[in-house]
Amino acid sequence: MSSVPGWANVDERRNLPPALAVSTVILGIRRDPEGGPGKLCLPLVRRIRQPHAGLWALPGGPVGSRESLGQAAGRTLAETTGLHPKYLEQLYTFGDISRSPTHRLVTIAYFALVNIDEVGTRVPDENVAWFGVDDPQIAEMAFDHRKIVDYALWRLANKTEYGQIAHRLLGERFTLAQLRLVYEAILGKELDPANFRRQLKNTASIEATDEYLAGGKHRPPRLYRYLGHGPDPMEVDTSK
Amino acid sequence: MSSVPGWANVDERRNLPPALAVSTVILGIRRDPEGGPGKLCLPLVRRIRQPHAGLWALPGGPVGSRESLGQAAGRTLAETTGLHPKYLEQLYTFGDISRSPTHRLVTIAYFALVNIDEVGTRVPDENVAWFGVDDPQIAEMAFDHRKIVDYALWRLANKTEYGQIAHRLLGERFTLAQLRLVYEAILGKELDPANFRRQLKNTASIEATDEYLAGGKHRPPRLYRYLGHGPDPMEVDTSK
DNA sequence: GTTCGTTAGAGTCATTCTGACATTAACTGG
DNA sequence: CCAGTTAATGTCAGAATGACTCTAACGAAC
Repeated sequence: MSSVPGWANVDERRNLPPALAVSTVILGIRRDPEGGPGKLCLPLVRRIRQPHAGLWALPGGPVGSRESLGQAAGRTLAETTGLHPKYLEQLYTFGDISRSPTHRLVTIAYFALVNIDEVGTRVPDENVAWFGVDDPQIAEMAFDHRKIVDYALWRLANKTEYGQIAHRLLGERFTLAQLRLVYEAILGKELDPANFRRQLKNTASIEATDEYLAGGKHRPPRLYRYLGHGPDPMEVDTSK
Repeated sequence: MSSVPGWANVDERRNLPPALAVSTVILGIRRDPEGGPGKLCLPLVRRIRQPHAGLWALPGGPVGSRESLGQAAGRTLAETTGLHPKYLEQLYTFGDISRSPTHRLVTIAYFALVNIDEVGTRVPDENVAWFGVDDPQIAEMAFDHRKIVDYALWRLANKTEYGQIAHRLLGERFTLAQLRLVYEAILGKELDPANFRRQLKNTASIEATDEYLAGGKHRPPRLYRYLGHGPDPMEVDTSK
């Protein structure tokens, strides 16, 4: 059996620490030109080396010894995809013994949201590509990454306060229709515009601005912005 | 210089990979003899070695090379406290550089619930003890364990489906009054017994049995039991 | 300009959910 | 049998919800 170089004699009977890596599920919403519900999609990188060469995998890499886990996630993400998401949250740590065929690998998975304007933008090279989450091409992925993606989608759908994360998928200012499309993409169903508006007014987590979105063909919608108020205390600070 | 295959040139200045450990926050409810709201409490172990010798810490230990992360959490928990919780869920992975003064330490924190009958029971030795979560003795803890405990409490309070976890704090069968006390301990406020009953009937996650709790001084309450239905897909299976 | 189609945004109403409280049922101990 | 206590059900006003209608503001067509 082959031991992993760099990890002196990884004999499974000796208690050597496993390799530690981060991987990130970065979700964005691809707008539907016909104004439909919009699709959740994410960027993936094609594996060059074994194991699982040729399969698509989540962007990520090893954790450096002088960076925190969140920093490692942000760094590897930028290196492989060029993206700098505004939202980064730890998702789950995967450490089953057989998740990599060659060595013991523990992966801290992160969950990121990318602004809707950055979705599907040019990618560094042909080994990076955006996929819809239900694209049959990624029904199978490298390692257990398909399981990681499915869990990220489950977590997103089960978030109690979508308000905290919805504005990370939009820009600083947004219209209520745009915000409703985000909710619809996450929940997978259509919402009544009037009732949606009323509910947001009651929660008061949103504030109307004096500006309006110009350039449309019809009545210009008012722009709103979020009032931040403390969500998950373990959310990663990406503002540094 | 050797590199891990598939991990091009990972030279972190020859630093060893981080030590990998698990720690578990085990919460239970201590009944109030006067029938009050009940307190959340947890077992801690006193550290013998440096660093932080003498301070109280979460039960845990290093991850073995032939066990999954969840297995490591269950094993170290049993070894140090003798407890075998029915619920074990991964909480968060802590990996800041300076969380241990002596070496780089990455800890996967788990979150467990223990049956109410096991709370405060005899402990293996004097280096294990139960504390209320707001006991001033544990305002300070070893490493960043106080932060981990606070995060576990935050997660518990923000759980959407308490039903999924409440019956882990009780036995197989329970009365509605007992269940209500669990909710009150988690939420930190009193609930109206009548309205509480009504809401549970609507969600239909609970089923009435034909049995009644005997031995009380007053009218015997009916016993109920949970109907399991899929919660967090990453919950650890502790049934094996 | 006027009209029309489209979207933004406010209002209506019946239904359901919620919190607070009253009422009845079942048991024990004196 | 009665008093005291807890279990369980019932009632009712106010709030939230879902489905729907109505008005306002714009560009485009005429």
